[in-house]
Amino acid sequence: MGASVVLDPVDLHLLRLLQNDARATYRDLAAQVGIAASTCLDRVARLRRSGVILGHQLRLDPAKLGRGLQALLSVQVRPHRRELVGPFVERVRALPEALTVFHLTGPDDYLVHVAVADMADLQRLVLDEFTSRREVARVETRLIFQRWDCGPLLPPGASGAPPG
Amino acid sequence: MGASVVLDPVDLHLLRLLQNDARATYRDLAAQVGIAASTCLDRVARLRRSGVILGHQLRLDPAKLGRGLQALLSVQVRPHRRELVGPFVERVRALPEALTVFHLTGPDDYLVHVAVADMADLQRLVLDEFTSRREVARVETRLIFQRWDCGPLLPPGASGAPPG
DNA sequence: CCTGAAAGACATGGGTG
DNA sequence: CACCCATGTCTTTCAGG
Repeated sequence: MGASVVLDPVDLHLLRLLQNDARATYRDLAAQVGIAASTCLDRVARLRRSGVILGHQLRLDPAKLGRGLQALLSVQVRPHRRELVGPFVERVRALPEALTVFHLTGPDDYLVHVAVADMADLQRLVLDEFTSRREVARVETRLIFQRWDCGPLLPPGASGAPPG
Repeated sequence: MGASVVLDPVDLHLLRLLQNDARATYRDLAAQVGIAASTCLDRVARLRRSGVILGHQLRLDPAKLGRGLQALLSVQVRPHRRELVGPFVERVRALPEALTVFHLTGPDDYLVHVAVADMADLQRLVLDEFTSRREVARVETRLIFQRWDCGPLLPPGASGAPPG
């Protein structure tokens, strides 16, 4: 299930193009890759079935939605036992301010990426939803100046440039 | 430009649905929201023009691409001046292992989310691309046990459930 | 904001190297 | 077996009210 999948250069080219614009038509994709549209459809359908493509996501601008401030919260949950951390993660995931939650190695058990309206909103979030909780031993807040998304995700060793 | 945008309940409902499945057809969206398909198209086009919708992204499974290990690297860049950090960020963004880069407040200037093949690959990445660099004063590596994506991003105060 | 029609994309089945 | 071509169906898109 979690095994790696064999991908030929055509698959990689398709994935690269789709990561730039996931709504590109199969016709356009096929033209750029140099195969027929139906073949392109077959390829992408297979990538979906094999689990390489998990889904299609909308990228939104948090600032345009009135969430101009983003932060990372490092959270220690003590004691770090299943019956405590399970509900903790679910509660945090359900917060409208939460974007992503990471469970990490190291002294800070969880990293929570949040988007809030402003500093007062962030203060309220930290005080009411984190430090006031018994299971939360410590919270460290870092503001995000800027965020960059990186190039397309490709298998190790795959060249970044399209072939030919 | 960065200003917030007025969104009525129909817009919010559309955004919620599209965040679940960004490739849903306008026909299906319209049926669920209770408007005509053409109106739905108008709405989404306006959301795109106004910048609320930045784009459509493919969600891939890093493990299926042979990148089964993810980590967060906290990086101190010293001295923290523009002529050093600009190239640093661009170089890191260009790494095939890099997923996201954050510029943060606090003692750790940058947080880099990476996906690698295995522990040896991570070691190589840290040693060759980070600690060997003159401008990198310190790197702290934390492994990611698990990652959760959270609910749809909505404006502050917007109810999470669609309107009855 | 809806209706309706035209243009276009998707998805299937059959044929070829 | 992977690919291409042709076709019916559905979706998108643009008038007009």
